[in-house]
Amino acid sequence: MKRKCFAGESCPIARSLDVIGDWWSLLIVREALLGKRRFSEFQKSLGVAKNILTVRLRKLVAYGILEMVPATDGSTYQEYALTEKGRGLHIVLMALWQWAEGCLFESGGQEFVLVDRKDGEFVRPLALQAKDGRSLGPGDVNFVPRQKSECRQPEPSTKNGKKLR
Amino acid sequence: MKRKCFAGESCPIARSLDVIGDWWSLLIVREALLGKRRFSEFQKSLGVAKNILTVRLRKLVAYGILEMVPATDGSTYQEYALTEKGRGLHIVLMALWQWAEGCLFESGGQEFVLVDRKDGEFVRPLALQAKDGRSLGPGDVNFVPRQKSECRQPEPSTKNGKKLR
DNA sequence: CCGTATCCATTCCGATACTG
DNA sequence: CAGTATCGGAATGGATACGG
Repeated sequence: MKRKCFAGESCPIARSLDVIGDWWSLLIVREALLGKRRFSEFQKSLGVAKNILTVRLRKLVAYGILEMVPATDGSTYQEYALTEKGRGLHIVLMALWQWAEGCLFESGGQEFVLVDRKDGEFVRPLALQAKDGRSLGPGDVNFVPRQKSECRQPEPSTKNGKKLR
Repeated sequence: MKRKCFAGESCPIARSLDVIGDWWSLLIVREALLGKRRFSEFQKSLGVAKNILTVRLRKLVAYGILEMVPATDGSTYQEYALTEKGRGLHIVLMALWQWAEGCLFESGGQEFVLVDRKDGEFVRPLALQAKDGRSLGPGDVNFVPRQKSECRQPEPSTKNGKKLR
């Protein structure tokens, strides 16, 4: 049986699963928001196989989240740039980030979460900045790689020997 | 090869993919936020196969997003209730909702997006309410099923005959 | 009503080798 | 560098039948 497709669904949530509902797309967008533009940059930083990176990039381009632009340096290759639509996802990433930060980590030590965003453009390279209680709206913040973290694995409690997922 | 697991990753985004990175979990949470509590309610509204619903529910429980509570009515069965952690996801859903609303739809006709949330508890059954420009913070809004929508399929433009995904 | 068990097709993902 | 081709294993998802 074919996998159920949500492209015709009326619910935006379901719709968006078609776009970012897979394993890698969101992470690619994250990397793009952090300034990555080249195939090899995505490939190295994510450690994803090249073939699926190809497919994912192609899908994101098809959905208008990324677009291919001529390389900024002299190379003959293309680069992948976020469209406006793609940049709009940064709020989603922010929300997810904050949720996971609060729920999936045992916060150990100092936490680095947010960094200011230069108006309209994301700065790069990104400097870490300590959380200081300043309330930053989702419009003027950016997310950066987390420095260190203790891991509170949820201990999926596979009682009665059932595998999860 | 085993699928790469992000459980040990330091990035919260990657981490959260372990929890909600699959096809159904987010939709289950959405339904839960809309008031669904019973196995059959999820099953009917989502149209998901029962076996994978079982696995997904079990995973969400294991991750502390849902918890099993005795049924509110007289039945002997359990119900699935959102934990605080699970309710925290509603901001993520909101963000995703709004993004998809703006980018994945050709907005035709009147749009129904948000409805007030009774303090702390989500009302149910949900009444649709027209968007009126009032700026509601993500803390006091709820999302409801969309009424109708025109579909702007992104026309994945599978040029050179390559299949996407 | 609430699952569980089984079967099967499809899809996803990673590794590797290869091309221009 | 930026992919493409191919392979195999794993996970996903659907249908159905079954049991408490």
